[in-house]
Amino acid sequence: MTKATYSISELANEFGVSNRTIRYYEEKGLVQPRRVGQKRIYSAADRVRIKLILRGKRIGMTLKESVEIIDLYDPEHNNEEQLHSLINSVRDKRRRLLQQQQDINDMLRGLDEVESLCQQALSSQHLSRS
DNA sequence: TTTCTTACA
DNA sequence: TGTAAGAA
Repeated sequence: MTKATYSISELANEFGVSNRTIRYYEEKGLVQPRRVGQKRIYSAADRVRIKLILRGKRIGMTLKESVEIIDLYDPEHNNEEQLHSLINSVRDKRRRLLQQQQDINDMLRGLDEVESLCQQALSSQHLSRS
């Protein structure tokens, strides 16, 4: 049931971004949809790339960082040497993401603390008022 | 109607 | 990124 191709508007609507944004990503070389005349025709693979780009953006990655991750997916490199460096890249990226995850959890705990203190403050105010 | 390019805010 | 203009 997965569609084979998409128009720029279909993808823009699906991901909640403008057509302009998708064309911009192409300008940056993040996607290369095939053309039929001037019309851009996006493949399922293009759709996935855009999805990953947007996901990266959501967690604060720059377009460049997203490209790095996306490039890890396609086996463009095949000799043993490149595969080794690819593995290292993957591991390195994993470390950074885990670090981010750690930092996010820590910040979340901090927020819990602040909220808790606020709740306590409100409670005592209500008590002294009544 | 939809998409394209280009250019400017 | 949004938006506008003119073309296809």
